[in-house]
Amino acid sequence: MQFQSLINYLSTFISLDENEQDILASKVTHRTYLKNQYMVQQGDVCKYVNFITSGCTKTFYLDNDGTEHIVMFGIENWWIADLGSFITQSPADYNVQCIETTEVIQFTHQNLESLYTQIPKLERFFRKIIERALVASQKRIVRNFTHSAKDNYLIFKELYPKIEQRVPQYMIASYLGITKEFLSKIKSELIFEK
Amino acid sequence: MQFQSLINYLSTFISLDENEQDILASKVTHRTYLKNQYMVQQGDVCKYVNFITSGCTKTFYLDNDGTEHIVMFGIENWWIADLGSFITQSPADYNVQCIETTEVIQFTHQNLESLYTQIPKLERFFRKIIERALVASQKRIVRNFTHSAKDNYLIFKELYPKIEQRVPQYMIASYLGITKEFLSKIKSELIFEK
DNA sequence: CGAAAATTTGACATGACTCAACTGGAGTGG
DNA sequence: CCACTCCAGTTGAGTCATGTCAAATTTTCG
Repeated sequence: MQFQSLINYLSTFISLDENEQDILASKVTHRTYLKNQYMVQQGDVCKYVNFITSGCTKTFYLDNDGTEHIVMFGIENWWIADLGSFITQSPADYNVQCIETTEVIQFTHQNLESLYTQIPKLERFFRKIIERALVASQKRIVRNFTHSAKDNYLIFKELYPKIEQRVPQYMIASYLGITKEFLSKIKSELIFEK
Repeated sequence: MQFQSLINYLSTFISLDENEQDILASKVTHRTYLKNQYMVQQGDVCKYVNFITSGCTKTFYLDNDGTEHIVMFGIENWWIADLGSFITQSPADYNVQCIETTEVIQFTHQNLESLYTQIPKLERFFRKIIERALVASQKRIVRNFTHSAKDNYLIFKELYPKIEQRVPQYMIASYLGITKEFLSKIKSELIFEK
């Protein structure tokens, strides 16, 4: 059962007794999105924080030219939302679209707030998750500055081998901030180097 | 008095009664760093989260060539630390150095944890601060991808006009991820365009 | 099998970097 | 108060990484 995935995941960080698990269960909903469906659209308010139990998503920004810039991917056990939009309940900057059929467990803003109050452990847990995400985000900024596109591609493969195998190459290029043509050239160089 | 700056700052987010203020006061220390002193050094454990009451800092990473890459600046009312190092109490990736004489209020890891327990409002407050920082960090990644160096410089001036006036130009170049020479060329173009 | 999508390849353009020389101000000491 | 040095900033020539555009090829999938 889907909810069990969330419990299993949480159990590696905090332990919830039965009562707490019941409270949690009462505050979430499940949903399945089909491939290509949008979980969040730029301009709409991001209503849910989503915990992915299966599937794969991309979070991206559309610039004025209509070009997609991928901010992050999401797979099993990742938390996905337009955080800025969610916390302020204002229009989203990003789109979240499913690359595969994706099952999620959803938390509304109100439910999450009430969970924080009812189960303080959960607030602590989310604080820590967000701290880690912030650290990772800062590291990514530095990486982008200090490495060439080729190095960044190699680092990406190291860090997210599972993602590399599941998403098309042009999306990886977008995530790395380079063109698909250039990534293609990088890959052919790498093959040549062996 | 320095501690009052922290209270004033906090009061715009949460209200603390006298008892809570006393608890807070008992868990922090003050320190003044001179210009050029290091608050954190790459390789050491980051022992404190610092709230700046006056002064200016830069947080930077030294790459293998010994080149400085500035991750962020800090001024009054900013929280400064190597967060990754602080939360895991492992060696820091970054250096924090003072650009001006800088006064801070410091929280050790242990004191902060105990404050979170004694004053849950504070844990909530920090969660929100970190959420915002994460949103800002993600936006910066996208900005770097979607804009030219010139645009990024103009955006930086918009976002942090106070910082621009306080730090030398070569540090701004480093923050923007470009060379000092190139920033100089950008500026001369901008003057020319008027 | 055929159409659409993804990837590759090549010619050319350009933004940003490197390196070296130069300018100009801000101390500092005689 | 001048001469000297030091540091930040500027400028220019040449180079390199990456982008653009268009065409060719390969893969995916109905």
